[in-house]
Amino acid sequence: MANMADAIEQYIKTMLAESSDGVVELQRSQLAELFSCAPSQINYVLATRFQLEQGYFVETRRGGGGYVRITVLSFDPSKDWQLMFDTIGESISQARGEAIVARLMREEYVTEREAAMLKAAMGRDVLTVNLPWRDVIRAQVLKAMLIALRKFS
Amino acid sequence: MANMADAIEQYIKTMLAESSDGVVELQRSQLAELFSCAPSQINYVLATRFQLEQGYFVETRRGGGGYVRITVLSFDPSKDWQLMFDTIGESISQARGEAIVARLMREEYVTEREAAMLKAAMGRDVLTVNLPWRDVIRAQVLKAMLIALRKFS
DNA sequence: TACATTAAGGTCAAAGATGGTCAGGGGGAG
DNA sequence: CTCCCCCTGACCATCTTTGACCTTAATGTA
Repeated sequence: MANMADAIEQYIKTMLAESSDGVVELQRSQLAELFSCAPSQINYVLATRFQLEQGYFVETRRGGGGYVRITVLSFDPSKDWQLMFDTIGESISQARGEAIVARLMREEYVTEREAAMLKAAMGRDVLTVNLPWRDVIRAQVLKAMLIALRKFS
Repeated sequence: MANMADAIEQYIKTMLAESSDGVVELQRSQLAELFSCAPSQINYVLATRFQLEQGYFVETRRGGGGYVRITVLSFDPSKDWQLMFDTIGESISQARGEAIVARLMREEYVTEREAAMLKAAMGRDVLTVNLPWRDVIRAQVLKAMLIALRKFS
């Protein structure tokens, strides 16, 4: 684990996996202390790896007795489908696209093979069009494939 | 070993052979340092000798803790495979692409769901780029998705 | 109650750390 | 002599890490 962000991400995900209810509560300063990093580094990890579209819900509270609470959300296609499409929007970066695929795989909505295909089709070296059009094509490809899968559920 | 590109290629292939899982992770700058060459030389080697069609899957990441990960894809001995890739070529129409997918499904190389994804990703209304580039992008997307499946075979 | 103090967490911009791209030069095989 | 392959360097894109400064909540104290 070359960088800290990944290590912190893993740490939190392990805690979530070990928790019975998929909820974990921690203190920013304490976690920063544990990894000997700036407290704002924790915010960076939360912002890049535990966003709503990735299936996590983060609540915080400041002041004495403050905390950061992270909850794993389950994906309910009938409810979250539209939200996911809105998240993809007209244009999406490779990183965010992959985050969405990672979530769908975690939720077992797509198989490992299907996830690999989705990722492959989103690569920058595959969609050889200049930005910002590449992100637009990626959004279209991703949505088209997801719609195709939707028909089977 | 007259030229450096070959030496670097051999170096990486040796590492892959020695690895138990056919995956090797390295750092571009470090490898360039080892061979006393420009970092971009590594990209040249990757681009010319470790392409998807040659059975290698390359993933990279920038920034702190960045890396280059190379995975050997399992070898598919069938002649059909190579033939299919030649058929796809650099560029392919939607109709011909769909014909290939139909055949893959008949031969049970891909599931019904996967076939639906492949077709969806090849649509002309999805790949909104003007001809002849659309056919080029379609060929790249199709090949990338099929090669991604080789990781599982 | 009002205010001060302490204890959290939040934001954002800048710097650092990698890898990517592309145009162009050099050299050898036909 | 030409073409193709190799190689480099300047400039670009992306991801990480930190630090200075800000906001909010709980608690102590007059």
